[in-house]
Amino acid sequence: MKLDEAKKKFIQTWGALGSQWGINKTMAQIHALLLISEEALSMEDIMEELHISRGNASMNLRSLIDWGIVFKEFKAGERREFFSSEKSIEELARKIAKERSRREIKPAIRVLKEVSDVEDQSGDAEQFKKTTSELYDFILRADNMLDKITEQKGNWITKTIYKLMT
Amino acid sequence: MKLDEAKKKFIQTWGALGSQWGINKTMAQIHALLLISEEALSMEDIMEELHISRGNASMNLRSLIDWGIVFKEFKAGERREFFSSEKSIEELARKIAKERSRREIKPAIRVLKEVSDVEDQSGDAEQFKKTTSELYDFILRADNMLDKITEQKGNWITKTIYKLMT
DNA sequence: CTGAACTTTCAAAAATAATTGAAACTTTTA
DNA sequence: TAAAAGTTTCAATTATTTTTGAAAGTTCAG
Repeated sequence: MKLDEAKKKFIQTWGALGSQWGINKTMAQIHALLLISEEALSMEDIMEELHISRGNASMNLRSLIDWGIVFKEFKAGERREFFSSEKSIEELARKIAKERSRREIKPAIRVLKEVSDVEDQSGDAEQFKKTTSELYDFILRADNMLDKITEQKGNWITKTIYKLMT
Repeated sequence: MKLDEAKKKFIQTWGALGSQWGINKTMAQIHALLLISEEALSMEDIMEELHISRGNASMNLRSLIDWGIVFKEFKAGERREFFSSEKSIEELARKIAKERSRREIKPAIRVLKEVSDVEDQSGDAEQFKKTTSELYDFILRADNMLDKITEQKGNWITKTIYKLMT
């Protein structure tokens, strides 16, 4: 495959994967573009490359920065801002995992805790409590596991697999 | 909290969590409803409980069955079909993880492999190859890890955490 | 200050995804 | 075999999410 074609395909695929996992397609595409760019890119560059509007670029860049996986860069003698992405894949994955846990999983855990504490005593209520507290326990443990995995610095995926094999 | 309120809140929350992770809200809500129902429910029951149309119920139930987390049940002397969900949370998580890996991660891995094999030799191409193959390696290993974790039968979350702590 | 260069905001428009509902289809009963 | 009971399909509609683009905002050089 030719480089240009490969780049396009990578950006498309990353974008599609993003949507399937609840992340705005353009956001994922900007991220893909920055990942494979040696140099930091200006907003103009990004708009042109992906054929998107200024507003769209601005908003999605902001989100990426909020997620902690894209950074603003300043170049000497240049007024405008440049953007570059976290280049370490491990660090990238760690940040994404942390953010999704914080924004989505932890709030859900709180609700599960809350609803599993229903006051009724009927058989129906007992069944409900049982299911929701099992779910609470499970998700809490899974989330803790995620924390454990991601807090290991350096080659955590490899380390984790190694431990799992023993 | 009262049982009815708790049920509603649980169904809402599960639905919202679904959308955030790329799963149709109604599909997640039907699943939530079945999870907390002792008895299998008919399509009518589900339509009424969630205020959704017959077509919507039918299509989303089908998806849930395709995912392997909801089953049709037949009751003696009843013409219509009843639906119930996988009740073991561990089994549920295992099935969801397996399906998402099969449908989304594995195809993405194939594309990454493909694009990281670009033929050009320029510096630009080398950088692109480097990033995409790192990503390929990483996601491949993460996916293998997921396979490893989910193939352990019985209390796999606990076992995994235990191993991680040693 | 003033205005040029650049970025952000947000209401409106466009694109995408989900939902409806009625017709077609399937299965069962009489 | 007819029709009743139930389910599925899918074109049209509705809801939701994303994107645009122009106005407002900001920063900086002269």
